[in-house]
Amino acid sequence: MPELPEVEVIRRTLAPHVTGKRITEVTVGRAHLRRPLPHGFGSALTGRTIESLDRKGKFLLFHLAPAGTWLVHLGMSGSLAIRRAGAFEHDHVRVGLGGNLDLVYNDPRRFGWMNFVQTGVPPELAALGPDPFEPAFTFEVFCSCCQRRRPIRNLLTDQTAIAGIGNIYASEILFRARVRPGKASRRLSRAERRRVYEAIAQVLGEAIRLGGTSVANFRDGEGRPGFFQMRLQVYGRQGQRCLRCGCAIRRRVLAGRSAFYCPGCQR
DNA sequence: CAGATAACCTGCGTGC
DNA sequence: TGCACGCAGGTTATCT
Repeated sequence: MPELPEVEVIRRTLAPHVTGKRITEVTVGRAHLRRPLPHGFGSALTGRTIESLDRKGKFLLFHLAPAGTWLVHLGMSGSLAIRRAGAFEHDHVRVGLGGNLDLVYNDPRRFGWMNFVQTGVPPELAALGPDPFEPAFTFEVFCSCCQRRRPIRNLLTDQTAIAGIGNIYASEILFRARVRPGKASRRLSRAERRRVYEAIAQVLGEAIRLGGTSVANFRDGEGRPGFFQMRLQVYGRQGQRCLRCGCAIRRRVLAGRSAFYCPGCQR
């Protein structure tokens, strides 16, 4: 589910409901997600106020007062949503915000995780590359990532190079840029690098505008699906026709994960 | 350095 | 109907 656009959609839909709210209670169902919750997690959050909700790459960052940061990674199937009542299977953490308002973390596969730090930046962010929407992510910075032999698809999904791109958008970005996923990044011409760089912002931006991609069951912070799945050009479409040139879309495994491309449009 | 593989989990679709 | 298998938006340890 959650790559940069989905996390950003969750951030935007959650923010108006949570900013300024005081955390009155934390209920933990399963303390062991991908990693165990940090020691004293519930009591650390309780009593603090959510000042703002931020995002870097695929990480959500709740900035709290008194000082503290609550970090959430949604893994493959995690979601955060505002709920007024009701409990569902795979609800693991429930954060009471006063009244009958709860912020609920649900995650069937439990690949997500959380952390809390009182001071400084959570250690998870230390190794992250620039987020594509930060000013720091310039064309020259992107070019400097393209020095090596590794396939461009693997570069795009490497969170230490660029933070936020996952498997769906890597394929969609490379289709828009008309570059094959297996091409060695250092063999991309300057024009190809320029097209990939621009496709990153275009594809991610359009996905955010459409509320994210709901394959399986992505929902935003208010429980609504996204619509970018209707715009997918190659992801999950192996064997079907390219909507642009009519060629059959291909699937290829790179670094253990599917990459999709059109052999006619991407050279 | 970087690829392949497996592992962590649950759920869904497919084919027999 | 039941069951095995492959596959899924992510990350990470280990081996080559």
